[in-house]
Amino acid sequence: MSGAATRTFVEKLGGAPHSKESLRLWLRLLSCSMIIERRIRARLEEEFSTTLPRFDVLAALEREPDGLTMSQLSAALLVSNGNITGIVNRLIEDLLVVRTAESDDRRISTVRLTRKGREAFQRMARAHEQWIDRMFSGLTDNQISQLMKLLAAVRHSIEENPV
Amino acid sequence: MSGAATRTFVEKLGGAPHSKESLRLWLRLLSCSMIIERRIRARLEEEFSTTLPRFDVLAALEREPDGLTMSQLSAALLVSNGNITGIVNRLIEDLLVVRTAESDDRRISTVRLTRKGREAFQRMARAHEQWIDRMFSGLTDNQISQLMKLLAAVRHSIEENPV
DNA sequence: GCGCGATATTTTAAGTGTCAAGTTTCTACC
DNA sequence: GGTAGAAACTTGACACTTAAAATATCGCGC
Repeated sequence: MSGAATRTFVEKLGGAPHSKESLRLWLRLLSCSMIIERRIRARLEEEFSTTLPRFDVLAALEREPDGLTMSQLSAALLVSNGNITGIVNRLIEDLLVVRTAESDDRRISTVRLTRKGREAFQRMARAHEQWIDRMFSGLTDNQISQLMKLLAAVRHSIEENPV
Repeated sequence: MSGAATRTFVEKLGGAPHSKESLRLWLRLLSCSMIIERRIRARLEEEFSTTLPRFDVLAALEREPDGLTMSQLSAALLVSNGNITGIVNRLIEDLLVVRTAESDDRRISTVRLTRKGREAFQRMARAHEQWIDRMFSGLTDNQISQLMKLLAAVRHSIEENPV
């Protein structure tokens, strides 16, 4: 099958109106978010000697004074249960969170921020917000709101067209 | 791949002019690319029993009939040198690539696709393109080209404002 | 020829991520 | 009240990722 024939075949199969453009868009989207994420990870490491998953766990706990169970944490971060176990264990070693068994259901353990954890998180969150603001500072308000709309359309398209 | 939970603290930060908007934009960008990436990873696993990093290595090699060195590979994929070593080792076990020392500089090893690797990659690449096209099929051509422009502006802003 | 810094790569240690299997505890039904 | 199955969580095996240390080789100056 020649290249041209293959392309024709593929386009008929997928009903693909703008195939190559989609791929280019995806690569550009991925590249942007990877660059930003890398910067955030690097700054978290440099300034706070911590990692993005740790930061995310602290963020989830910060708005729940009564704590979260392991399962609630894994649901909030969209990661597996076993993954949360490891991250929380390391946060406990650093005295940033505590895990207590205070429910009458003894299978459940509740994780909550310590005072040290809350203070550390607040410092990180302030810095985090400034990094992001700085990275997007080259955009106009109009560009930002257009992007918000278009990305909402992207998410809608993804959800309407499950692969 | 942590991200969805970064959203948790966005509401309570006051500060720079369009600061909250930047954060929201970042979370939306991250959320879109994470959803797409997860789908691609899941499909690669289901249909081809492979992973995204493996696919990326094969893609990089497919464009270079003469092969790439380990350093060229790590530069192409923007990952560390040691990372490439492990991925290539597993691809070699699966007979999808070969590593030969054919330069007069004996430090350098050249990695290239085998016939099996090339054929496997071409099947995957066709499927990959269809998945992406399907996911973006809810967008108009105009929305796609606007997004391309705006994401180019994002990348420009990031590069002009190093954190 | 010798030595020394630079370059290419691998190895190592630690963290993150998945899934599957195992453990403990609870619940519901007989 | 005993037991089967569900639920919460941990553990284990494997893959990916990084930074840093280790290894091997090269090239250059003397």
